[in-house]
Amino acid sequence: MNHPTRKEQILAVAETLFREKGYLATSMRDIADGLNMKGGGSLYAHIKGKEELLAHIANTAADAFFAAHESAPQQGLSALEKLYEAMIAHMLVITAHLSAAAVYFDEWRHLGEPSRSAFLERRDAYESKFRILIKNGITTGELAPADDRLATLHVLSAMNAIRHWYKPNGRLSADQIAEVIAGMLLDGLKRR
Amino acid sequence: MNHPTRKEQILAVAETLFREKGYLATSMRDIADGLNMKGGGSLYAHIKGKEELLAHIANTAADAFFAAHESAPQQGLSALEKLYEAMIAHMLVITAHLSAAAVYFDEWRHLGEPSRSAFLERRDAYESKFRILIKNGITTGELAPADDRLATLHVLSAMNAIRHWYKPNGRLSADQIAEVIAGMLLDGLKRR
DNA sequence: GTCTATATAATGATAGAC
DNA sequence: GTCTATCATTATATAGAC
Repeated sequence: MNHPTRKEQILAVAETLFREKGYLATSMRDIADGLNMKGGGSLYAHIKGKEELLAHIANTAADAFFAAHESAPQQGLSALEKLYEAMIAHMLVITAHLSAAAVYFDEWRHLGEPSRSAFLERRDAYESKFRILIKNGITTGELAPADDRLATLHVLSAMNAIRHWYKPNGRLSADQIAEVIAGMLLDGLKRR
Repeated sequence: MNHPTRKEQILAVAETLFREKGYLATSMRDIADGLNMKGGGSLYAHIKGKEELLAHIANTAADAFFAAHESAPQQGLSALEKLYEAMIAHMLVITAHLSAAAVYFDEWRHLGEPSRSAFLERRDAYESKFRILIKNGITTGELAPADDRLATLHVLSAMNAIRHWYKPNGRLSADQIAEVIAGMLLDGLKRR
């Protein structure tokens, strides 16, 4: 990380610009500018094309979500607690990688095939982990009997939405936000 | 509505395409195609340019949110009930105008100035109505004492996220979804 | 009001000098 | 590896015939 390769530098700039302006509104010249290069042409010594950047960023983000999910505490926890930990881990990936998250959630749709389908399969596989956690909570009785499909969509989309308003140097830390949002969401699902 | 003007037809097609592909990925030729026109040039007999379409759709969506908010039941309701009714009204605007909602929430950023700032001011004004409702609920003690800024961001962004997964002919009706989501969100905010 | 043709600008990507 | 120059394509928007 202290000595990023040129390709890593390109990816970092692309990620930031894709979030700030969107993939289509970001030109290869814009990316080159961010690296103090004089024209877009030099980039092609390091990458095959613009879409390779998009695919790489989207898949790296997916890696981060999977890794965080697998690293979340599980041992000796109730279904509800496991869900809570997975939610915290998920939101901390978003807040720690805001630009990558923008690609993961919004800009992926500019991927061509087959990258697009491959990405969506990974995303679906990841999201189904949350549905299982929620179903388990309903089974154990910790969560209210509910439409687990709808509950999963709600929980995921509410967590993901923090990408739209979280500010890295804002009033509340990422940890605080993650805890409060997870708490509110789980209180909305609990048996009462 | 039974006899839409040509301009209204153009706006309807543009709205749909802006949601499906995004504003930048939608060409004037695409819009003309959707109206069985032979080339993008004919559109300019009815509109000044592409961005006029974007601004018009975004502001019409804003009109719909304001109108629904003002029409929501208020008389004789508690703070919590008023919030609930406003949430239902908000989500039903989204589900009834999915394409316009995509512009309102996502594509507005491609507006140039001064349309962009004017739109954001209207959106902020609308969103602050929800913050007031939530603050009132905290004051009356119906909602748990909490960070009202964070609670408002959470409630708004969770409601708005249904645009990403609601399907008009899906398993659950818009009314069902709005009621369940509003219920879960409010349960997450209530004093317990 | 719609058509065809076109002006103008920007894009992703390539070629070749250094 | 970066530069400059450039190609091919596509975009918004305009002009003028019908």
